[in-house]
Amino acid sequence: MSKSNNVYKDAYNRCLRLLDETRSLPSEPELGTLLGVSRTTVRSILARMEETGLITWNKRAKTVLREPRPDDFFPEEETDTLAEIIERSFMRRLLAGGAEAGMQINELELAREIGVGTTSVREFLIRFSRFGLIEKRRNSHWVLKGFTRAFALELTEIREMFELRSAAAFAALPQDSTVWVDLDRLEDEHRLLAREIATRFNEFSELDERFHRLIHRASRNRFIVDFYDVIAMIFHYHYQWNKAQERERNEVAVGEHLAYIEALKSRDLGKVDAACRKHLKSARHTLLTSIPENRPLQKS
Amino acid sequence: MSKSNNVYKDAYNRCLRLLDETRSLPSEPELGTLLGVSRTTVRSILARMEETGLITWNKRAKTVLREPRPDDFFPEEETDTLAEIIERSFMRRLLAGGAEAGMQINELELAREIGVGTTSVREFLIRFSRFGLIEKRRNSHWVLKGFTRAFALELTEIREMFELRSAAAFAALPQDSTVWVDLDRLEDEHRLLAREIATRFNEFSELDERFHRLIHRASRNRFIVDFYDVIAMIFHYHYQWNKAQERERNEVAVGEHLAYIEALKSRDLGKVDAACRKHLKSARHTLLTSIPENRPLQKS
DNA sequence: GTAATGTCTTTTATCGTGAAAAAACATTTT
DNA sequence: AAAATGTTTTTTCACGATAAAAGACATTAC
Repeated sequence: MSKSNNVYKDAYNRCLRLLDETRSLPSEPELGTLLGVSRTTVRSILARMEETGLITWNKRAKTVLREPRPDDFFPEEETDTLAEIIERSFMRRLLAGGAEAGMQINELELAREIGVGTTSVREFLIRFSRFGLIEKRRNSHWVLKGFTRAFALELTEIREMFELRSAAAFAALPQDSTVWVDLDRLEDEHRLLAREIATRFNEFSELDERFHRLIHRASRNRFIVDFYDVIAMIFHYHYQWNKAQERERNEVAVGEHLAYIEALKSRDLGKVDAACRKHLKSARHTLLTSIPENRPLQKS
Repeated sequence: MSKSNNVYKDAYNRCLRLLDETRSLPSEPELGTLLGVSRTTVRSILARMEETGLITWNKRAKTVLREPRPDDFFPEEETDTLAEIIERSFMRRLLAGGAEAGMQINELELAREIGVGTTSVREFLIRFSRFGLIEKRRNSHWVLKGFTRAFALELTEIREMFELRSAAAFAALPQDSTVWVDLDRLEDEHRLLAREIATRFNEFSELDERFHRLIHRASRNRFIVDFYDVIAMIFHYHYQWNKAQERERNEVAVGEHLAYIEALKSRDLGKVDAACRKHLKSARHTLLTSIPENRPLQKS
């Protein structure tokens, strides 16, 4: 099996959702940009849709014949990238405990366990290494450094440095910058979420990421922007894993965000700094309390 | 050809140099740690040394028969890692001009040109991506972001943030920390180099890296320490490429380092900050002047 | 009995290969 | 002629295979 066709399957599923809305589909290049795939893939999708009687396809004419049924969709798990599959498996092992710092990581074993080739695992580990959780021994195995308290402290130290600077840069942005529109929109979303926090509290993590990414982008520094990938990754798994007081935590965070947004809009650097510091402090606290004290520290 | 034996060849060459010093070689495990390779490789080395009449080898007895001749050594170019070969080729293309921002990077073409497999090139590009000079388009090619003025500014911004913090942490280290010994030793090396700067100015870059790495390590933050890889890489190629006023620049830098070291030893945070700022400012200036103004800026 | 050597097994590094997907080129349609 | 469709070529992604190198186990020497 040389390469899975998940790109095709995922685009096919997304294209099915388009069928609900229109009587006929746009041109092939247009569909390509819409779905974010090449024309080659678009044509495969159209070919299959014709086969399954969803549309008729004759050159430019692509008429929708019927609405898609649930069984027209490819199963969700077949639309994932290999990299996503590997990351999930890897993180599950890492967080499932028993993953002590200093432990060796075996490429071959990982590959066999997940059921993929070694090359994909190797490439994943190389990409993953920038998160600072693993390290390569030359000509030899990878070493797990562990998701320890030390890691969380080092991560938050950089995060705070970067975000304070980005927030200051944000507040100094000219009035006609589009970020202010984006910020207003995010503020609305926050207010909406705050009102329905009792039922929608689990939607916060996604909003959180968008908000902080907007701020970091104001730094106009690729290293700061890219570093948010590390934070986002850690928080992504942290949210999945630490569900204690999730509702309360998120409610507090939404409130802090709103104060933070207010401060940004005031363009008063002192206020921005204070609001940012306050939010970062509670974010750090949340992360730290979720890491047991007795986790082994990293070996030399 | 599945894997070159450069580890063996490189270790063999280093082992030859050991032969000059002793009449007989230590045990296999000892040689292994000394050369940083496994016993398997040590045994291959010993086997060959016996074959070429350099030593006699019978179990524990490894007697040196003659001094190594120049032709006993493997050629330098056969001792390089594939990753090093690829990096050099890639950087040569990148700095040889004609590498405009926005340009596509073709894995296959690169692999063919260098004469290696695509996998190695892919892995190199993934590792290299953390330097912020290239970026991957999903399911598609890599894009060169270019070694532009913007890049240099973003890089130095982070560098200054990190180094100021590390320098402060350094100065706050307890008196009995081993870093003070390391610093004294570096100071001596600086003084020695300063005295013979006229002839040894090209040895500065190596000293520079060791000095700044020592300081960054005081941050005890893996992200700060790891970021120095980006700086080191850029400066490594920058030194090779911008030879204008090298002697003068290095002479100035050595002086700044000595003042910086003095400030650190005074443990006066104000002085440390000032000395660090001064040096970083001139380092930034040096880097910036070496980038032509008219280099194309990164496309969206 | 500790530490070396000798032997065997496992893992890593790298390649060539083939299918998926993108991209380039040619042809037709509006 | 601009933009679509049709066709062909190229590139990326992922795999299994193989030699280099590491590591584990067994045996011998001190």
